[in-house]
Amino acid sequence: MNKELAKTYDPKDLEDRLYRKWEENKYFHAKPDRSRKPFTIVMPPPNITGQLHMGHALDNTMQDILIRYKRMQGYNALWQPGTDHASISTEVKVIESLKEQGIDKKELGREGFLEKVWEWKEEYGGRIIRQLKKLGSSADWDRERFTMDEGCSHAVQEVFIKLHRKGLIYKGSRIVNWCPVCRTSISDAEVEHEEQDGFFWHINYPVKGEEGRFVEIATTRPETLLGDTAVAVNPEDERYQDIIGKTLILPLVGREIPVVADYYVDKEFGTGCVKITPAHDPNDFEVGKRHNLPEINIMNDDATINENGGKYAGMDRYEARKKMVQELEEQGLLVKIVPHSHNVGTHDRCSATVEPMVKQQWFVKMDELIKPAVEAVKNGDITLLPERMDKTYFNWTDHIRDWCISRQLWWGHRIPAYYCTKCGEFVVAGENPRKCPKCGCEHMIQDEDTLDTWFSSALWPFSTLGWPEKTEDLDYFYPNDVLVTGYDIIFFWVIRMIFSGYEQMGEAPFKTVLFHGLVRDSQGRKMSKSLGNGIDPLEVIDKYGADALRLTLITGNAPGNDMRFYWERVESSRNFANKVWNASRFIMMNIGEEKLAEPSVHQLAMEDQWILSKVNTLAREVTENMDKFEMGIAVQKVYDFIWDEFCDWYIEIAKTRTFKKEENPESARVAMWTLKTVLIQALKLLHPCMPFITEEIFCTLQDEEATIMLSQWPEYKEAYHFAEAEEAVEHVKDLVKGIRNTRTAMEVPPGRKAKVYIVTSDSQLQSTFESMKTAYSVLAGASEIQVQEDKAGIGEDAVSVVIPGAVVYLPLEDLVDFEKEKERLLKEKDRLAKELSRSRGMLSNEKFLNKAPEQKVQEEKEKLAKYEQMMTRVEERLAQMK
RNA sequence: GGGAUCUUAGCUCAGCUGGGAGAGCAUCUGCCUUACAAGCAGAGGGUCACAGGUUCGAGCCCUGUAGGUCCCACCA
Repeated sequence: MNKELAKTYDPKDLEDRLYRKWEENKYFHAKPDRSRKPFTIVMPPPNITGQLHMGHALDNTMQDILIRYKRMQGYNALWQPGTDHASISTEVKVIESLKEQGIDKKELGREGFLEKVWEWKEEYGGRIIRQLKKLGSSADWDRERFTMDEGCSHAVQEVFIKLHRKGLIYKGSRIVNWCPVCRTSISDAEVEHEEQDGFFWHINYPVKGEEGRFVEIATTRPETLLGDTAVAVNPEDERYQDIIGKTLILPLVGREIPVVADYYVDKEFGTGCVKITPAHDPNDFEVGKRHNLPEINIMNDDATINENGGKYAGMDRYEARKKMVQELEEQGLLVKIVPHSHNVGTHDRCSATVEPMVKQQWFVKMDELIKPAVEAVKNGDITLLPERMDKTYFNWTDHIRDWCISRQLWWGHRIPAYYCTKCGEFVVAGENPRKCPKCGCEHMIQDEDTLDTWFSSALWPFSTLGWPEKTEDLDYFYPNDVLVTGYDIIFFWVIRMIFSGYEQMGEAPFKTVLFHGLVRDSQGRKMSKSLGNGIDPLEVIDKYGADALRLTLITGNAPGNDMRFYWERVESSRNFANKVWNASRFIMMNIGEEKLAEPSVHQLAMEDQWILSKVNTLAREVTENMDKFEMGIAVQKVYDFIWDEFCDWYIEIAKTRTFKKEENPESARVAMWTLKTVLIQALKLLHPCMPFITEEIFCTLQDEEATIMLSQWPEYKEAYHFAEAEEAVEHVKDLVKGIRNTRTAMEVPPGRKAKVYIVTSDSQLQSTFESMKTAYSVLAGASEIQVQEDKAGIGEDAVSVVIPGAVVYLPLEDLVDFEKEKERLLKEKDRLAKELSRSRGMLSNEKFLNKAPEQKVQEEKEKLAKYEQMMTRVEERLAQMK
């Protein structure tokens, strides 16, 4: 030990310094090494526009714990980091910042605009990475990738061309979700449905040539009337048999439209007559296809009415609605308005109401691609945790529709398709073929659209390792082992990575997916910018340290469940860090310059064996839980061990030896060795969760090792299992607790020491209590301890404490208040009586005796004997006091 | 409409394959005991939402009910 720990624990003092050390020494770096087993995690790439929020903090803490754990176990652990270009978010953000400078995106033109975005990326893209480092993330930053870097872009192009060649990517005129604010199509996954209060407008459509006859339809979006090309009824609806095939006059427009029969129509709902607008409703689109109806697009890209809307052209969709409803009313065609709440699709990025529109877009055909992805989860090649996520997964895969991948944006991977401006022919290729393969002219231009941002993230597990090149990294580190992410992006990302992995690599991208929940505010609300209730992880780190934040996020939460964030919880995490710090500091003070050799087993005191045995078991339990991905339970066990066993009992007991080095230097050295050894073990087990504080202490404690990060993970060793010592110390703890309890109940001043008589006929217990006398006498507030077989020499007025296997007497003379003691004993009697009746009840139940496992019955018998003995003692004492 | 999930101490939550109800915070009492008052030693506090069922035994398994949260879904 060459230095001391600072007097007070101050995370600011060490975190940045230690992180620098780790980075400089390249401890995070992993490279292929055939002699070692790889363990790979790919980081969900945060958006370059992003700022660290609690979700990232949780996500990355979990990954860091796993990667540090595996690294210590000797795996060649790679945590592959990177960032996502986040097409829409970034484009919107840059447009906004340009607007503030008075610059318009269109004026800049495509090239100019992209230049600005790259500039923006250079300036802000690294921000989130710096923030992740503050958290302690041990990702291999030398390998940092970006979804739009050269390699990833190449991968995207390759996949697009391959899938197109196989016929799995096609271009088509389909009804898509259109965001009129972002002015781009979006995929089904990006649409959020929210219940909104609206109306049902009942409108009469006149029947042609039959004066005064109408068909009444009901609609929630009257403005789409402009695009109606039919009215549909159910073919089995008796009410409407006679109008099927007739012609109606579309109100306000005057267009003649047919009445068609289609089973899509629900007879029970509304009026049973549905206006059909193929260009602006997905169902109507299907009906239109079945009946060869024309598709009339009535909207511009910003959701204003276009030239097909006649006199309403130029109006906003809602403005047109208002005007049209008014005119229908004036013409007497509006039957009624009924309040009606219905689901409205909104864009998850901007919350604008999505408009279904027919557009030429690119799609990925899903039905074949999804099959291996479904199979993988079914047969266990991929495990989703918690298990219930399977259902969510299958719910999506069972109803999957083709994936609209083209976006009318500039920031992103441009679609590698080239059109002939003369004949319209197009080719999909890595670069512009210049010459049209059909007409031979040289007017080929590239498709204007870019790809959905998730198209590139879907390739992340292998594109980051060099694919499509056949790299050594790819060969060695693929497939990944675990993916850690929030359940909210299972559809966007996880499923798409899985089918992409199978399609491109012929193999699952990872073996396990560990889902976590959301971090909510203290009232259980989602943290959001608009509510202003978000808590900045960096502020938490600044106030309490990264270790405290990490501990807070990882404990008290079952996998996949949402959690609430409380400052109080961070505070208590910080208190734990402080506890560890102070305990370590104390141990170092005790050890001083002492050189400590490992003692032989017979040199170990009972309590040494006990704590060594405990930490040994702890290592096993922590490892088991880590392997089950129960990180919260694992760290909770370390927490309990350090605080409740090591600090509260072992350190206190060890003081009797370390404080009196001169009396028995040998014994003191053994205690110091044990203190140090157990502390180091515990620090290692704690390190994945609290990397900074454990590193600082570890390095201060033993300078011969460079870092705890690469130290060996503790393993359970049979040689360190001491069953007898564990049992003995448990008895001592019972004894001390019993005495403390009684003293408090009798209101004995803490400073007042008392003689302690322990009466037991159990020779085993006698020797335990005798041999450990000095160890526990201070804890029990004893001036002197005498272990004996009977009550000889103990005054009648001594207070008695009944513990399992023994009775303890405290002669307190003047302090004894008999009423108080009686009260205490009656309470104890009560408690024991309850235990006895429960135990006797079970043991007198023949069915229990016959059917319960032998071990349970035996356990119960032992308990009964113990309680019976204790009851006898309590009753004896009460009888005496009468 | 389909599905998931939750309901356990005043608050927030654990509770693994069924076998004597736990933690943190809060509350109360007493302690500056030479690592730590960000601490130590004690204490109080729960019909485990409700109703049935399976079982020798249920917080845990099954069925139903009530309430909350979330996801999915093309009833205009």
